[in-house]
Amino acid sequence: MSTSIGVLPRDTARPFYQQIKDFILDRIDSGAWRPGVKIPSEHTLVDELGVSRMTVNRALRELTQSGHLKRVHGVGTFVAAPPSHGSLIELRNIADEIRALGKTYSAKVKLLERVTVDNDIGRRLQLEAGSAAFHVVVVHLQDDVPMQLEDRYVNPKMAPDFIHTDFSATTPNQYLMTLFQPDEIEHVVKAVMPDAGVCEALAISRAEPCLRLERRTWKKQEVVTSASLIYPSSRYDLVARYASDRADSAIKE
Amino acid sequence: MSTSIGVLPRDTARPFYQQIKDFILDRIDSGAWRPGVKIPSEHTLVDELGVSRMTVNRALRELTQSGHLKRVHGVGTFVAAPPSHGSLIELRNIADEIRALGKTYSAKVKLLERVTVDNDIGRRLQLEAGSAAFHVVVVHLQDDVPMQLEDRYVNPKMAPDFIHTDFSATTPNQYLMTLFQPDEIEHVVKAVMPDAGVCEALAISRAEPCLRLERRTWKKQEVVTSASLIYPSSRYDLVARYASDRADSAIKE
DNA sequence: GAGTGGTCTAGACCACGGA
DNA sequence: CCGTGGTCTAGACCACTCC
Repeated sequence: MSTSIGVLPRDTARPFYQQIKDFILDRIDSGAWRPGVKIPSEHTLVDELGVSRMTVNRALRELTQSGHLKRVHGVGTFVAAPPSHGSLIELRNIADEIRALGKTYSAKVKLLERVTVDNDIGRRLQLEAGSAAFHVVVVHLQDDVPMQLEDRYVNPKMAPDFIHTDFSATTPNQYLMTLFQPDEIEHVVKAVMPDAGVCEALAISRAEPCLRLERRTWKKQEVVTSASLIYPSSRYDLVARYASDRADSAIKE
Repeated sequence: MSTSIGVLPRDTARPFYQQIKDFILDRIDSGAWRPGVKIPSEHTLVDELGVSRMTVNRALRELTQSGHLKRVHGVGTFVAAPPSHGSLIELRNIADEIRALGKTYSAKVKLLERVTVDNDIGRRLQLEAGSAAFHVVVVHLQDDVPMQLEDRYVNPKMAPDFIHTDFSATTPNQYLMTLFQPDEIEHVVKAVMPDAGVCEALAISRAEPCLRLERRTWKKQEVVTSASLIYPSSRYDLVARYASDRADSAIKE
């Protein structure tokens, strides 16, 4: 009956269910609870946090809905891995996507360097001009055919070991997504004609239009990375889907 | 204490909160509750439906989260208008978007006809070849500069009055979205070079790459419409954003 | 003040999965 | 069987808005 939240610092300003959600998200973000592990049951959390079961249930239910947890009736609650960001474009990892088609994925790292940011890159990363950043250029290939040219800048504060990573084994996106899930994602899509460098990297002609997807991600109000992903249009479409609750319930009816 | 749901047909198979959600969604879909109107209070629904307040609250809370309702503390619950589909691309109405920039929006209806569907259109609309469909072609202009070429087919069963509508006043998308909110949306984005007809309609050169967004929407498992939206890349970018719960809570902290 | 939504409690019954 | 999550109740207190 005590209105405390157990081990958590008591904070009457924010609702308990929100404090429980943050409590769990912190454990997931910090890596204390890895994807796949079973987290304490509702009953256990009720005892440990000193709140009612409905409150714990709401926190767990909302985290399940947002894709952070997975619940199995009669079994338990598990950390989901990794939250796919719903209907957002490019939810998918290009390497997995290519392998899912039964093709061979490979990557050519053209550049991996530490740079001093100019005004343009500084604006994109929300960093002062003159500060340091990492810069990587990778070509992603499907059965040795170039599918995507990735030109990415990374905030070194958010991923200090980025520059020591082998990006022929892991994609930069994959590396950053396993480090942490972003709070915010921005995508801007344009149709562009490739310049000479892009044509050479992607093995296409100057006449072939390309999609350019500019992607930026944020964590705690700071930009993690700003990437330019160029796709030859003849080889790749962007697909986005949205389904409401209604779409499911219509099936059940 | 009775386990009935008032006026609703008793249905123990599905949870009460889900039945309440559908009950409300049906009223919104049917037009009985128009956007902006105040819906009955939690207390009233508790009395009328014969369930507890927590159950009503869950239904209303989830519909608020999904964007169907808007709740104002101390005031009431209102039908939201219209649910913007979160992080999906092209959530926005092009006419509103242009007006929001302080520019003048206008539309040129190039074509509005009843057609017999061939195999290709039939596949896109999930209709038999040989059945009827509506076909509309509209150019959307900003300060008399073409911004988008819309080429759309519509399932006449879902919108029988479509062909009698004046699309210089309302956009086809707007018309369909106020008829009902789709359960499902699919977007496929490509970069394409314009053909002669597109160049003429959009007043661009053959050398300018364009974005082509293929959009299909579903209601109760049936295709409502299949549209091809072509944007000159020099004049328009597609933008999509995603923000987690976390992005907000970080601000509050 | 009355009416609203926001949250929370301390129980309860059920269906499911695994031992 | 027991522990799990899924749902539901009948109250409660509070903060907010409007009159």
